[in-house]
Amino acid sequence: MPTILPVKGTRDFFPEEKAFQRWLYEKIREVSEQFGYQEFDGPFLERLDLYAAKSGDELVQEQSFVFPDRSGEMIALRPELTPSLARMLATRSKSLPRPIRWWSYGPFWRYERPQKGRSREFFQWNIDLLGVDTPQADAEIATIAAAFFKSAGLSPNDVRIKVNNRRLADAQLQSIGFPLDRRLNIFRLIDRRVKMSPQEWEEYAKEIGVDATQLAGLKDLLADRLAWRTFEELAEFFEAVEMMGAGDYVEYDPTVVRGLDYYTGTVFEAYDAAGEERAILGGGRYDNLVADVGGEPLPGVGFALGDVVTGLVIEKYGARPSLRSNPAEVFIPTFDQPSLGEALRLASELRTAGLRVEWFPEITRLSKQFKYADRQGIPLAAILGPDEIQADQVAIKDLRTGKQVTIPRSEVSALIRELLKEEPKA
RNA sequence: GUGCCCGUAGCUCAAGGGCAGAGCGCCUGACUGUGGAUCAGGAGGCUGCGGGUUCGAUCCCCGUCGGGCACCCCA
Repeated sequence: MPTILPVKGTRDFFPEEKAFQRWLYEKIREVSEQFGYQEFDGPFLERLDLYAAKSGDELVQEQSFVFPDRSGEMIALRPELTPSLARMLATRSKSLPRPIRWWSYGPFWRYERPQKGRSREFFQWNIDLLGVDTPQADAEIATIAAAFFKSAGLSPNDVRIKVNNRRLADAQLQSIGFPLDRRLNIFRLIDRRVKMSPQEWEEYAKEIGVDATQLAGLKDLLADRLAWRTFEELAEFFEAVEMMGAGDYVEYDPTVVRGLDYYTGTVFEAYDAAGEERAILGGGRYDNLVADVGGEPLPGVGFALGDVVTGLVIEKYGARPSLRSNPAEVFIPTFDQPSLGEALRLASELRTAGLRVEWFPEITRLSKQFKYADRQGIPLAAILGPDEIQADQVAIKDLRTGKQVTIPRSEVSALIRELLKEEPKA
């Protein structure tokens, strides 16, 4: 029992979990680079003022880790990346060639109550396309999300990317008589539609001052799954998504509105198809943010995907790969004192040949050593005992099949490469 | 921040106001040049922590810390 507990809401990454984290990172990197995006990162510490400018009030005031540094400056552990991105771009927006396509993967902190799919320290993939404000740019971002899901083994039956547009939502709300200054209340009402029973929802609507006519209009709006067709920006968006081959993942959803204040156009969220988990990703277009933190106006669109919910959803739909946390390809057992030196020499030779080699650092029963190699999932063993040394040979055992052959020492690395090719790591 | 539920071995869980258990995992041996299977044995616990009630608390009560779920919010 540890006497010092880990910090609430943090996770220890034992090798097995770290292997999954790394797999996730590799998928993210592959997809990002496939679309030509460059990796970047911001600092983990930012001045609190940066977020006070534009993030949602609750995110800044109640959900950030905030502390004064030794000079009294108020510092926040970054709760999201977009303001840092905007700040970085504000300093260079005139010199960077556009469009700007950047992505990042790293840790974020939010002081929230931990529960399923939500921790206080988590990782996020952020990907953004800046310098253009076309519907096709929005479509590329949605397509990247779809490409990631596909690459991670999640089909359109497993996950859905739901899209709306704030300007469309604003226009719709005005058309049924809601003033724009009340739209945040209405967005909240819309957000709760699926979380409450119809009766509860209607009562909540009355409470916040929605009259019967407005309520009827709102219900019609939320039931209209085709409104995007008459809104040019979304119509072009969906056309482009279709052309880029991601149409089967992406759908219009009038209930998606997003909480962050800085979104100005297209907004999207992705959920598991059963709708049981939290949002896998969320994002949208933020055309005023860079100007708001002191730069030249620079339109942008992007999303953030969290590692916790993503892991849950991958687990749930059976897409979790079986990963080995031990990277060794070849295991070399240790026989006795006289042969120890040759075993080390062989290990060194094989490493020089580019192989990942692990040897047993103790002279003990071979059964124990092979058992260890088996538990670690190491596919091959290179056996160099007194007999083999005598004959200048090495025995190669395939631990996956149990087959063993003895060959001249000079042919060892070639045979190992051959055997490793035969059966890709399970 | 609010409400409800739960903390027993590394993991999953039993028991129950009176000696704290099982399975899996780990270690050892059967097996002195070869893993997976089987069998036998072993280690591992202040029953989350602190207080209270009691002759006696792992069990009942209170607090606290941690976890889960629903709000809130959000990745």
